[in-house]
Amino acid sequence: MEQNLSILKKNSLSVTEGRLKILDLFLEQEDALAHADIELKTAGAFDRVTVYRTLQTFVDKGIIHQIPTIDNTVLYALCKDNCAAGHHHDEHVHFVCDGCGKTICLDDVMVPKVKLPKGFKPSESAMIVHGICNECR
Amino acid sequence: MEQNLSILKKNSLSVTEGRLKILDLFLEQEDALAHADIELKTAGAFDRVTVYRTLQTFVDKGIIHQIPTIDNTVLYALCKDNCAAGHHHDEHVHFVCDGCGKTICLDDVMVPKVKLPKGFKPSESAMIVHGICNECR
DNA sequence: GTAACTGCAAAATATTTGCATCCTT
DNA sequence: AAGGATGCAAATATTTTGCAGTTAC
Repeated sequence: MEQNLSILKKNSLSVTEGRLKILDLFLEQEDALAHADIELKTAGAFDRVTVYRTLQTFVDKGIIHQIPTIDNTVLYALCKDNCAAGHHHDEHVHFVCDGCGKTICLDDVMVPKVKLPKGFKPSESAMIVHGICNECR
Repeated sequence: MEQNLSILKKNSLSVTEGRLKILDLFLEQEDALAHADIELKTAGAFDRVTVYRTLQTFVDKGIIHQIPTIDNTVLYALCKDNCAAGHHHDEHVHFVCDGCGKTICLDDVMVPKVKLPKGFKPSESAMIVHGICNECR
């Protein structure tokens, strides 16, 4: 079974053209996507509102996660195996390349634990590293 | 000399009521502020546009820095001593409290270095920790 | 006096909601 | 057939820009 199809089934979502296509974009791409990227790559095949709703649905189901950014954009990337609905485990480092502008999930680089001041209880952490990626050197 | 005034002078910015007031908000507050917070706390004393422009000016001068967030909001906090125009050194951890919603700069907690995959050259890093802060326990 | 800052209006952009229609199961 | 997903229109929210008037130096 195709991977996009199987992801939808597994999450008991209706299989629609838009969802399959948007999932494909994430699957065939190693870096994160913004809403605008998706509109661009689907070239108006789907309504802007549908894209918003599809992304929200995927986040709710734990299929994709949002990546913290310093500007006011929202970036999304595929969750790996250990995410589930309502329970993200997005504890890998995100790398933003100042060359090509891509945001890449470094799935193998975990966010290190830090020692917090007295009284602070951590639950989840995120880390973003800026720099130059392996393709832009 | 008052602290807000001295910061403006040091950065060769004109001293205006709006800038003094907005700087005060940052100075008297340990947590980060969003544009909306500032509008709220100044209660319409200044035009919305002025707030946008003031914040942008402060970021450009290295007086405040933007904090990465997972949603599409932009948060600002005061830079400490080692920031300068066009050259932020915002390498401390930010803590977002799931209780009160505040974002707090943990100025004493540095972002740890991580080992990146071959070919990736880091420049700057940011880290966000979610959890419960010392006041919300 | 001059350059910089502000407020207002308006444009541009981004996001959300309601509802009727269509598609998936 | 029923529930869910989509498209369209419109409401709402956010951010940017131009310009004329005002203020700081």
